[in-house]
Amino acid sequence: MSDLRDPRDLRVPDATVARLATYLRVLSTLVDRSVVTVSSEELAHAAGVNSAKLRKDLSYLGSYGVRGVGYDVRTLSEQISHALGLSTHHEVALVGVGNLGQALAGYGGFASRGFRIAALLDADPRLVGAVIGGRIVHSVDDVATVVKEHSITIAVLAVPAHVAQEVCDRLVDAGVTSILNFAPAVLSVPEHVDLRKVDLAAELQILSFHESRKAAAAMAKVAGS
Amino acid sequence: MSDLRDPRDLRVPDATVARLATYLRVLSTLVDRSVVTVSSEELAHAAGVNSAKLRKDLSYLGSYGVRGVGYDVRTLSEQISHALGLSTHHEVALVGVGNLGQALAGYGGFASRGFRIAALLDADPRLVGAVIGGRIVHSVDDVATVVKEHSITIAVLAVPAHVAQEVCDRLVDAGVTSILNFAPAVLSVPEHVDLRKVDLAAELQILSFHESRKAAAAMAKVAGS
DNA sequence: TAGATTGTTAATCGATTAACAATC
DNA sequence: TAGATTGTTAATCGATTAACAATC
Repeated sequence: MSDLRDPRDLRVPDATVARLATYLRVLSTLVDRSVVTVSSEELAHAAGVNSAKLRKDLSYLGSYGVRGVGYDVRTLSEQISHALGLSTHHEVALVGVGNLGQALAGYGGFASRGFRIAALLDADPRLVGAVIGGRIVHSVDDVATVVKEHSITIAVLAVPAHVAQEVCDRLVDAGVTSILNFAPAVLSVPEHVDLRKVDLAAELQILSFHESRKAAAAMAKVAGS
Repeated sequence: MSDLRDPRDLRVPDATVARLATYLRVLSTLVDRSVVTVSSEELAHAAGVNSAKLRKDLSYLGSYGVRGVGYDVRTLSEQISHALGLSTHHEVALVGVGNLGQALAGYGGFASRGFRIAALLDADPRLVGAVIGGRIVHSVDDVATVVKEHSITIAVLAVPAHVAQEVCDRLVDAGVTSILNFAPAVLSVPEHVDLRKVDLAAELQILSFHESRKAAAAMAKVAGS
């Protein structure tokens, strides 16, 4: 009995977890197209990765493929969904309903992929009480109550950088254990809290880096190396 | 002469490039606070990384620190800025001015960190001609003209997933060489084009994965291992 | 000179990938 | 059985980090 390990015991590499989300998205399109079976080669191609990597990624979840045949689209979809914890419900709060926050509040891609924004919060008294996308905006002062009432575990942070750490602290105090940070600020959280960040300007700066490399390469070519 | 290598010749690891953007952001706050000198230990702490990693990252750009003293904030700022190609101007087009696109068009974080959205494009005839944030919305049919006129090299893609590849192809044909994709779709581009993606729902799914791990761990603890 | 801190080395760690035995 | 494709091994590659010689 003790060597029949629960897949949850196995450590799944971070890089793999990130790709599982992509595989799941691709599998959803296959389900929609009523595709029954898919090979690692096909799925990998559709996900933009190497097939060995895909098989290795899937092997962390267990053996759900059939040699000589491939993977059952629906089964694999369910397994990945389960591995990502999407079979249990996670309540999400969105903090900061400014420019970016409002767009995130209305973003259809969250709902279609398993997330519902249960609550909106903001510090601006002019926004508190307003209704956005059918949900009322609560005051950040009530964060403890709101988090408890909606059993919120995940928060999306879209507040100005200079208040991000303070708001983050309040969320953690209220019991939030995962934070997705859009504020361009480095946040520190206790060990039991997971933190991810999306830095929009940094993404453009990374592209800018490669742009100038390409420009330099083009220069060198013209100059005749 | 030939062994005085241009820093551009040295390959900078991808992971380093991504962090350079963070260092630059932290350095900007130090400039604002009139801090003159910073040690790798201090800067690393502020950026949320290990100091050895920071020094190794900076070493790819050259030697701009002074042993026993640290780094001159302004000089280092300029060097990183230069390395990221921010001293040359990159024109950005935003394609898809729906929910998310409008938020990105109005996002202050781009301008403050060196990027100007030079043009907006959309396929919806009801939006074409509209003025958003002082910029007129062009038709995607005019992408070739718009890209040429504004010398655009970078495009931000915020269109629905099912048209993302098509729009991407048109951008590439028009001469765009870097694309930041917000559409939940796997895109393929020619080798000379750089592609980065931001998958908002995937970010939540990754957090969900860790949430369910934490829940399972808490369960195991209660059950008494 | 003594103290501090960089830049670099080398060891370690984690992720990728080709190759192929297992097996449907 | 023959053909196809998985799951896994082992080699390789790239990134991280501790440690310290170089040097301000």
